[in-house]
Amino acid sequence: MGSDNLDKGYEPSGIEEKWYKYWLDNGLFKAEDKSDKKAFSIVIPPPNVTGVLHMGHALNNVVQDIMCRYRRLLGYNVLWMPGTDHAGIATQNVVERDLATKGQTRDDIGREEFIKQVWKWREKKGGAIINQLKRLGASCDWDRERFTMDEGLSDAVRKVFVRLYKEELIYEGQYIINWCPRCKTALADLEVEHEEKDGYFYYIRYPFANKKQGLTVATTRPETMFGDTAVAINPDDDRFKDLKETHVLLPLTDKTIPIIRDDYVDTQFGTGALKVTPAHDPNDFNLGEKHGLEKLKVIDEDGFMLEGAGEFKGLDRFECRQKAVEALKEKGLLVKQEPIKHSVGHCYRCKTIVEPSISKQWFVKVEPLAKKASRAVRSGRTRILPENWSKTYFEWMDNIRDWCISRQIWWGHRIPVWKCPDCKAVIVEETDPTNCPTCGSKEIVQETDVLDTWFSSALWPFSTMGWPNNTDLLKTFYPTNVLVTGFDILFFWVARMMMMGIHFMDEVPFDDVYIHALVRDEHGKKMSKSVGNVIDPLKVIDEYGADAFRFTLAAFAAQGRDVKMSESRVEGYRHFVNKLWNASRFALMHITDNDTQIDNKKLNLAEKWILSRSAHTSLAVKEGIETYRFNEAASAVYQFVWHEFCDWFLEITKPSLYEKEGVQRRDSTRRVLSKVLEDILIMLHPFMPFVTEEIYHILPAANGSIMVATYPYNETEYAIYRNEAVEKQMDFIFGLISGVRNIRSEMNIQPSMKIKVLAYTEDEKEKIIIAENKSIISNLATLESFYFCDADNIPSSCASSVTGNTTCFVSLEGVIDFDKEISRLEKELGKNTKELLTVQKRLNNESFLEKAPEDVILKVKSQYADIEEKNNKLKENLERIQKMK
RNA sequence: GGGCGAUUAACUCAGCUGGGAGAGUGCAACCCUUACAAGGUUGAAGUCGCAGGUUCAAGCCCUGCAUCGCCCA
Repeated sequence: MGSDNLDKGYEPSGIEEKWYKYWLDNGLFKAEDKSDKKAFSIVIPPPNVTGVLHMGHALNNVVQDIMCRYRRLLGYNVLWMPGTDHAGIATQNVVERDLATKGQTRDDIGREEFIKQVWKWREKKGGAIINQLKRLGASCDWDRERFTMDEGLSDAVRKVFVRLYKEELIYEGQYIINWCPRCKTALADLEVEHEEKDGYFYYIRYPFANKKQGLTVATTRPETMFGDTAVAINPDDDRFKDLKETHVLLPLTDKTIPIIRDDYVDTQFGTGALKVTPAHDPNDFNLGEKHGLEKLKVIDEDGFMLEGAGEFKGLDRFECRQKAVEALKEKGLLVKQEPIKHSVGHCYRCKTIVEPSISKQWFVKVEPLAKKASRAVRSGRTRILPENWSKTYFEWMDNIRDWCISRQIWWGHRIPVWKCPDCKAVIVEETDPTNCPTCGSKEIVQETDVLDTWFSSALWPFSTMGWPNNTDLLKTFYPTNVLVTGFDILFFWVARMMMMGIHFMDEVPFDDVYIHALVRDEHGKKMSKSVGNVIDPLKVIDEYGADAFRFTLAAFAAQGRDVKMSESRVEGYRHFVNKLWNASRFALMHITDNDTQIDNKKLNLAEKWILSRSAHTSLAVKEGIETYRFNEAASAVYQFVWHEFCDWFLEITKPSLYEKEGVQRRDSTRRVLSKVLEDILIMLHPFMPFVTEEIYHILPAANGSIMVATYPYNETEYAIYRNEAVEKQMDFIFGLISGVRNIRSEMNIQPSMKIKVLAYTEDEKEKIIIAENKSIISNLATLESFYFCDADNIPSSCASSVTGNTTCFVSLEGVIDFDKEISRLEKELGKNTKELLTVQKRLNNESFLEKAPEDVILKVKSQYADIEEKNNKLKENLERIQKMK
């Protein structure tokens, strides 16, 4: 006892910091490399080192934290591996911007110095998000924090690259790739975001040599015409059946280009004649390969026109578009231009329009890897949940294109390839070579490109655990139990981890992939800085506390749905935190450190009931968490705590706790109260770690951290305490109380006024239940007296309410308003009759009785009996009161 | 163009293997009852998007349509 000094309201600030430090100081987040305990592991989706915490991170990490904390309560050896990725392009951009403020570029200071600066930046400002995760309460094993550019992880990258190269799964080649003229690097297909944009479809006439007619092509990108090396038509196209010409003149140049025939050309689209630009369009590239066309690059790395553009050389590509269109107009070669909406690719880092361009790059040959990764999900070895995401996964895996992994930037893992200028040898080894193994030349030069960041992230589940060494950590925790992520990186990351994990570990990286929702604003819009609808999780935590925020995320994180976040919802759950706080404050006024052992033989109905409900709830929470239905777990415990524990049980316990029923009863109640409160704290701990830890430490009998407590109700305990018969009996009592309360409210009886009630029943069981729980009913319905009456002396001028087979008569001492009571009963009777008819209809249906399963029929019959019984009683009561009027 | 999803109370959403339509918020009335007014009691509120079909029985399964959203090309 001793909660007198507890605040009336729960104030999270201060308390959260205190417990987070306590957990760290006591090493409660630490995983054991080797242990006899069952293992549970998760690797964090490494946030971008330049990142700051947003709602998506918050949801993602709260879900992981709930699972980790829950497993610890079950006694597992839990590893939650944290870290960040080096975010090549994004980080380089940040540091380049810093340099720009000093009037410098990366070329001014050189590669080596630039990388030094990036590391310096990372020391100073990088990884801010890690501390923000701590504010959320994330229980990662921070001592193991990793970074994709760490030495160990870099070794893993190197080893993987070399092995894939030797297996001919990595190659260098000239292909069409997506080029960002601002970041000045190649991008993978995935890194291009397509957006619907307004543009024009330009119809341009390509004349035949020396003739006025020609072929009209349609294009959205006239500036690429200078790179056209053919015009293609479909051989089956009737419009061109009689076409004798073999060449056209390329307008604005002095070039002649061939007409080729290929059934790739869609006769329904545009004019049926397609300009072919193999160096600046992926489809045209394929066409060019097939027909042996020249691939003429006309746009350079900065997005400016090259020699091929003739007089337009040196212009920006979009300026060139404009000028070229004007020139075509002048020459009468622009047939028409139509406005069109079309999808335009943008760089996912800087939103610049990407330029498809031919370029020499490094690629991973993905198909063989993808096949295995696809099979792992098809066979059920790895489950993707919710299940429908696996369809998206297959769709991508089965139509996968080779992955461009080289980036023309400096920050990242430099490609471990050396070339010998003397003998042209290519050297790819795990250790840096000093000279050419073929000709001995010392002039060998290393490839300047670095690898895509996702290449190193793909290794995350095993590289963070010490691979290529076969560490205890790997043996204990690989494969991980579950990967938690948003669907936005299903391809970028999850798919690639699957490929690499299977290829290098001969085992999938995770048993389950849980895809959670995206967090949107309250209107369902994606949060974005430009729209200005971003809610900062840290501000929410400051204002409402991390526990309320976490619970909100969990409660709204239904599978396959977006989470619509608004502060008012968090506020609602702050009330819940406060409710828990005050309920605990009340309990702590009574329980002592002696109240540990429950004597099952001394329990009364209400105590049996709350223990049964607690057991039920613990199972619901367990199932919710284990099946990734966090909202169900959250609402089960919410419902229990607020509407069963607080609304009913605490109210019921008051007379007993205030010793109105003797010391024995008091002690029994104290013990049950103590146990159920502890159950609640432990069940809630995964969701609300801070407030539960705070209260747990005030419990007289508990010691140590709630983090090492045991999750309540194992199978044996559950079997002892779960009792559905008790729950039914208690529901009857509650129904009875609510019935009287309803009369009080409808008849405008002051809440403080005590009233007389008579109960009439011929049901012996109900009679016993009522008799045994008379004081509960009297207390909660605020009764002055509560007696049974028999059939002979049923009062006539009373308001009445029917529960089960029992009617309660509320004495209104001459002040009864007959009309009011009549309309009240009529309303109730109306409702009941409607129900009765619905059920009757089913029972009158012969095919129902014939075909429905036995148990359903029995259930409906007993329903009917109950409703009919109530109906009769209501009618009697109504008639009686009508006579009195 | 291909795929995925949504449509249930005023709002936000649950609703599992088909078997009496639910929660939270909001709303209305009453109440500072010794844990909590960040609270309590009571109440009102629904053509489950539309049209067909399967079934004894459909919010749930099937077909079509409408509207909205996302992913891929």
